[in-house]
Amino acid sequence: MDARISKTTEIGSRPANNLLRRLSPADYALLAPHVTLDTAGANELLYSPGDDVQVVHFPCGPSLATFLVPNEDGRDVETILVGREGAVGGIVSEGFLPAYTRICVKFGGPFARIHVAKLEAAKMRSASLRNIFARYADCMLAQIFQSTACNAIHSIEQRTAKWIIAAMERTGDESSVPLTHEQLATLLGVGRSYASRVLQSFKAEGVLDTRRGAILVRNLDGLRLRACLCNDAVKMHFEEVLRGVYPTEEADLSSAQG
Amino acid sequence: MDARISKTTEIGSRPANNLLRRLSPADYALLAPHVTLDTAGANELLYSPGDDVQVVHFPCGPSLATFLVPNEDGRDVETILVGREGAVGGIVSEGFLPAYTRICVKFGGPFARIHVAKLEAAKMRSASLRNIFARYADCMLAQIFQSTACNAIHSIEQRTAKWIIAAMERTGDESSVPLTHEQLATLLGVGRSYASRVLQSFKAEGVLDTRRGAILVRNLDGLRLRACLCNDAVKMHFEEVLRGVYPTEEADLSSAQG
DNA sequence: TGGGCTATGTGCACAAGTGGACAGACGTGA
DNA sequence: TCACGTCTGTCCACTTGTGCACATAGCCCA
Repeated sequence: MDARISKTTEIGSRPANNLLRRLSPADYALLAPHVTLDTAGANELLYSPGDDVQVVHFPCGPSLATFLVPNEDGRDVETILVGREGAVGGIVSEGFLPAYTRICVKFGGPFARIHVAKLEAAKMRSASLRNIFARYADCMLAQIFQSTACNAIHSIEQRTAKWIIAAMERTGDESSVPLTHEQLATLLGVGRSYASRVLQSFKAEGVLDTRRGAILVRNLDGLRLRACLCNDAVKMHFEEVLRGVYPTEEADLSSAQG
Repeated sequence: MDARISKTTEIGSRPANNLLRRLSPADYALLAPHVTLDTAGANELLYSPGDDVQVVHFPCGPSLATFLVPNEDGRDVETILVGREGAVGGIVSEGFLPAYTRICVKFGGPFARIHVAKLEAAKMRSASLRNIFARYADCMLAQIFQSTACNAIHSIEQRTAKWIIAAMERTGDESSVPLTHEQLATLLGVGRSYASRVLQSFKAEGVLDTRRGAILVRNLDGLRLRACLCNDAVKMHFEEVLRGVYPTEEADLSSAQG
């Protein structure tokens, strides 16, 4: 009967996604009947260009999705990462439009899913729900803007460091990222050999270690020092825009960003 | 009394912005009382990071706005162009949030303005109005995604050509772009001397000519050949997403893009 | 019509990133 | 425990882009 306890309990039962956990009990109640939990493996495609977007996916726990822009020569380019701080699919468009990008699972794991129509219906019934999704859409926009700028002017070394940090912040694993050099190179839109060389230089400086298929971070501060500030700029915007919007009590759920 | 004539007449009286012209008479009637027309000069700032976004600006005719992402070293990086095909300010966020980017007038001219609160109120009253703005938001998102990818993998030569074409498509002037080399360089996030060199090579190939403060296009097809396809990809998305949404009869109003 | 400001063209030395090639290391599965 | 496929480290020649410097050209305004 204690509102505080019941709130805590209810939050505890929600999927491990910060956006969903941020909702007031009343707002979450509007969505709850339509939320399903699912698992997706790495490299699984959630959407391809042209697909009719009908389902919103909320990465939970360590799972991570990326937006890939197809390119004339077949090389997809990765743009932004979305983890448990957000959601993918129909966030800005409100669904029922052809997808522009490919949305792909980068690190497999659990995803909560809601049909766009159900979400939109709930948004029509609740101004606060509408508000929080508009705020998240704004944050996602900020994230893409920052990526555009980052790609224009920052070195590959800076971007490599940034990306590793962004991935860690989202998965919650502060020591390693499951990624081959090839995958990292694709992600940065550079050649594999150059990506290897950058990692090699980080390794020589004691910042990280490499294993087959994984990058182990040895010195997080050193890595931050080598990254551009794009991550932080976006993180600040998340905090500013989502601060005070029915904040959860768990600090780490605030808004892992990059 | 003829519906066709009255429609045409009404469209004729609207500001020269495709988004506004796309609205059905009923939808436009919801906005019309709140639309004001204004002029802004080149380099005028519409928003700076942190500003409370309260007004939507619709570039009309040849006017052009850009989104600039501030950078740690003071160099702003240009990301996307918005001309008469769209609008800036609160499109995705629905307003009343701190701006993330700087929004700057690139080419001066007329802008229609609507207070975000009025627009949102009208959206609550009309599903079709809501729909068209959601569709435009999706197009703007596509534009940014494409820019991110473009910056990651395309050469400066390709991007230079792309940018010149994008600017022309928006202003409607198919022969020249009022831009110094310095401005072009800033826009691309490259050094001025390299931008000059690229223009020089285009000039040597007979694609364009340079005047102090302006670029004159001599061979548009040649320019297209040297541009990446990012412009076209985005344009196709605009057409696909906005096609059939109360189309105007004027083809050139469809969706100038890039 | 000429001064002065700003934009432009270009040279240079250097840094960053490309792309192909290949040897060797790792690790899974048989 | 061996073989095979994949991932990794590194070499090299080459292209792209940087940043600075400086001479010159165009143009507005007195």
